[in-house]
Parts: sequence; structure tokens; C-alpha cells
Amino acid sequence: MARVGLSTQRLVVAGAELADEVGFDQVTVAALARRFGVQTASLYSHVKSSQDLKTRIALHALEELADLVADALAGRSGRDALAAFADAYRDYAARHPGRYDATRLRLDHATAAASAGVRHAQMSRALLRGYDLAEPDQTHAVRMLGSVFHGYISLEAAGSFSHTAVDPQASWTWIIDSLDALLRQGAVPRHA
Amino acid sequence: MARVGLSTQRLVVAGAELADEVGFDQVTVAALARRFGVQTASLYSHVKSSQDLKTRIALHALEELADLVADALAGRSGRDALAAFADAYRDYAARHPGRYDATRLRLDHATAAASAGVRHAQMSRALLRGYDLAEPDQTHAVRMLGSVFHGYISLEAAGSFSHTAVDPQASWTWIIDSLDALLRQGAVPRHA
DNA sequence: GGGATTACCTACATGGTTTAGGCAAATGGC
DNA sequence: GCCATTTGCCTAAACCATGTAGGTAATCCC
Repeated sequence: MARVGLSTQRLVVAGAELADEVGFDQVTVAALARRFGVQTASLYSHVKSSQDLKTRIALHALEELADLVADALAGRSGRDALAAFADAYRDYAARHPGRYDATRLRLDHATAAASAGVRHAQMSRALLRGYDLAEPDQTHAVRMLGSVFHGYISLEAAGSFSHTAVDPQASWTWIIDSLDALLRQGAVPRHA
Repeated sequence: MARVGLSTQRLVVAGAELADEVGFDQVTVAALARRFGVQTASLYSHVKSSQDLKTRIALHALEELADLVADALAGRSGRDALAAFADAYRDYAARHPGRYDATRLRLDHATAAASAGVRHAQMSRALLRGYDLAEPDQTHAVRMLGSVFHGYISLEAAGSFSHTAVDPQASWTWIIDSLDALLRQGAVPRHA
């Protein structure tokens, strides 16, 4: 009865790879067991359930992505920082689609609060410190940036931009420039 | 052997309601059969597979949403139209979370091209005609609007905005005002 | 080397998906 | 109003995923 050497961590890492290959929602305990050549039930010694496995993959991806974003931001400011921030997310999603999907898994309050999601929020605020926004504008801006980048990446992944000839990279740059210009204006014209 | 009166259309409509109640990914052929009080296998005379059912629900939701957006846009222009457009999407997502999720189902190329997704793109362009954008800026702007609105709605639904005290409605209005201001400036400052 | 722990096993209950084949109810032509 | 056809729903059964219970073999540690 040769031992393969399973552990929670190895399952999570392999699960993340599997997610990139077949899609996050195709990650099942059974599929992961097949990949290790063991019986499905054997995995239940290391993860509590299918849900537990997915949550762990999500947390892992959030950490990994936060590290990449932190690296990208280091030593930059202004439009440079904004572009590096945005590109870090988009590159990660392109390179690791399954893990990127995993980062959007709905976590319960406590789990989210203990996750690297907090670092993501902090970095977003740090980025905006380069622009001169007072509260509550800063929070609005955090939400807008998150929405644009996340939305763009989702739509791009879903193939929504492949019906026109216009280069997605050009749109991406245009959007970053637009946001930079908008934020540089300081606040936003109050709605009449 | 009383007949319940199943049909593809009735299954799709009931499936959409079910999606709103229990979540789009909890929509199963078995659950839908229970709702009609018939055997699971009976539904396979009307839909080809679980995937087919989900695709049909997605197409249905896209149609329904396109109709609502068209209504919202009628007779408006400028910031008014922009806000109505944005609110139509957000209201739909709030009122019909399952169906909104369904609209994001990945469709194959041909299916997407024949879907109401095309109308959505057209309305987005119509909206932007109120601002003075030449190609390729118009395409960039279409993509930006889609990204912001879709991203905001996704993040809001995922509870990402419930960790700060700032009112989500305030951020939403702020974002619409910002986009309006940005678009009203005509083009965007070229990146230096 | 022996006891405790750990890694993996078999077996099974439960429930979703899908195909095949059948009978009964509705429909429509005469 | 009767028969033929079509259609709606059925049962049965194969397949696969989740999750639990309980067992055995490998490894760890003194």
C-alpha cells in the first residue's frame, strides 16, 4: 500500500493547478483524487469537504495574487502604480484563470476578514494615496477601480471582447489612462 | 397519468425563478422536476441536458434584461441615459440575482452571436452616441462602461462592499457622475 | 521492536445526470 | 365518434460525485 504523500497543502496546490486546467468549478474531490491516483475517500482525511477544498484554493490564490500585486506596486506611484496594479491582476487572470475564478468565491464574513482579501483592500487604498482624495471619495474610488478591473477581466475572459477588431490591450491602456486622468482631477464634479 | 403540461418554455421560466430562489448553480434538472412534481427523466423530452437547460435560462435572462434596458433608455440622453442604463442592470441584478448570474454563463461563439447579447452591445453604443466619441474611443468606452457596471454589480453581490460604512448607493452615483464627466470631456488625454 | 499515529483502503448511502424503452393521454382526419 | 399518430410522462438502470464508517498497513518515535 504505497503512500503517495498527501497533505492538505499538496491538495490545495494541486487543486489550484487543476482549476487552471479545467476551470474552478470543475474542481471536484473525485477529479483531484484521480490526479493523485488514490481513492476519492482518501482525500477526506485532509480536507473536510468539497466546499472546504474550494475555500482553501481560494485563500491560496488570494495570497499568491496579493504577493504579486505587492511586488508590482513596490517603488511606483501615480499612473505607473495604477498600471502596474491593474496589470498584475489582469496578468494573473490570464496566466491562472482557474485561480482567478477562485478568488471570487464567496467567503463567509470571518473567513474573508482573515484572508489576504484584506491586503488587497489595503493596497488599493495605498495606490490611491498617490492621488489626493478625501473620504468618502477615496472609498468610492476604491470601489470603482475594483469594479473596472474585475469587470474588464471577467468580460475579457468570457470572450465578450472578441467580436470587434479593436485590440483589447488598447482598450485596457485607454481605460487606465482615463482613470488616471479622472483621479488626477482630484474629486469629481458634483452631480448638478 | 395526469399531464402537468411541461414544455421547453415553461421549464425555462420556472428554471429562471428557481435560479432566483436558490442560486443559478443550484439549478438542476432534478430540482426543477421536483418543482413540477414529475420524474427527473421526464424533463429530458424538453431539454437536451442540464447544460442545455442552463443555456436556455441564460438566453431568456439576456432577452428580458435587454427589454428592460431598452425601456429605461427610451427618451433619455446624456447623464440621464447613462444613469438609467446603469440602474437597469443593477436593479435587475438585485431583483433577479439568479437570472443575472445566468447572463454571465459562457456561451459558445455561435450561440452568443444569435443571443440578445448583441442588443446589449448595440444599446451601449447608442448610449455613447450622446457623447462625442470617434472610433476607436467609442469601443474603448463601451468596454469600460460594461466593465464598471458588471464589475460593480458582481462585487456588490459578492458582499465586497459590506465591510465599510460607506453607502453603496453613494458610490454608485459617484461612479456614474465620474464616468459622465469623463465621457463629456470628449476623448481622454493621451498617455504621455 | 512495540505502541501510537497516520495514510490510504473498501464498502456503502445518497443524490444528480442521462439513456432506453413503454404506456396512456391528447390530437386530428375521416 | 373512432382509430392512428403524436406526445407527455413513466419506470428502470447505468454512471458519477459527495460524504461517512470502519479497517489495515505503513511510518514515527521512544
